[in-house]
Amino acid sequence: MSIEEHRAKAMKAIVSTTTWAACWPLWKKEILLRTDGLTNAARIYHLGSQLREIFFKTTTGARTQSAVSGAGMAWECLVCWYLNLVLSGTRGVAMRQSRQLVPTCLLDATTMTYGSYQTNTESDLCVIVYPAGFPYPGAGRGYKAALDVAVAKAFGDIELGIVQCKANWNDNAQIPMLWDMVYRASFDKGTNIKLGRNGYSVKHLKAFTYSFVTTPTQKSAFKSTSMPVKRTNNLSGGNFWGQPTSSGVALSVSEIFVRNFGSAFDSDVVTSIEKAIVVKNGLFAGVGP
DNA sequence: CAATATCCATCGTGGGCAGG
DNA sequence: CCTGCCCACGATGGATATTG
Repeated sequence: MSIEEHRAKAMKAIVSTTTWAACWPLWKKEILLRTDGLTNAARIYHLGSQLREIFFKTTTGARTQSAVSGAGMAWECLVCWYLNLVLSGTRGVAMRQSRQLVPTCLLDATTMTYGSYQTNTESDLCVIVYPAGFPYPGAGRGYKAALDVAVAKAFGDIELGIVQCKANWNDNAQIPMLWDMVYRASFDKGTNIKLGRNGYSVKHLKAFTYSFVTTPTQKSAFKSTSMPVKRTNNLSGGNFWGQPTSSGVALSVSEIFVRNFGSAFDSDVVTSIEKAIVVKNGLFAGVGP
């Protein structure tokens, strides 16, 4: 039917979590305030530079286990929401990784086989950009199976971006750095390390990027020479944060669209958002407040 | 000695899956 | 279909190690 239905399903999965329910009322207030009630395309686009401020509205100050655990989830949800907001009406859709949402062959492509153990960079966001004219299956019973078939058929024309979200930016930046290396590496035929499974590998996609999006939660200033920065600066998809671009350190999340997902757009990004607003018509389905 | 990098313990959360 | 169990994931900040 349309990619907007895939987007609606992806957003429903996020909106129905308890973490989202706890955060959204405060976020919503901030977001509406900063975008003239989600009617100003330029201001919607620039939300990317303000995600950190918005995110901090929900910090409780208490350091309970619940808060610690929930922060990562909350950041991921907020980033996914913003990506889908800006991607509304385009051929790109963002989602958390799950078997219900991500086409099977794309999960296969990102899965590593390490000896007899299969793993991937699960529980992060991924952005799929479908080619123009993609035969998106109708919603309803069996839609996922039909989508799997259609994506498998168009595999070489699909673009995939994995977006590693982390609320803080410290030594754990090793994780995106290493996964990026893994996805870019070639392994000798004799080894027991294999990239992809069931015949699908990210190398066969039209494009594949691995990017990092952090808040960050630390209050200290970041320098271009610090270790976490150096670890993520050269990811295939670049590194981003929820505040304005700082040269040599990180780009604003707003830049991720042109940097990694430009082919999803038929026009410049702000014009695309404008169209999504004007047409309304469910383009913000599941994304709007 | 100062600055930077790394290590560490901790447990709520939600997806996956088995069993009713 | 629904319920409940299992378990990987992720942030924090002080302690410890390294660098210069």
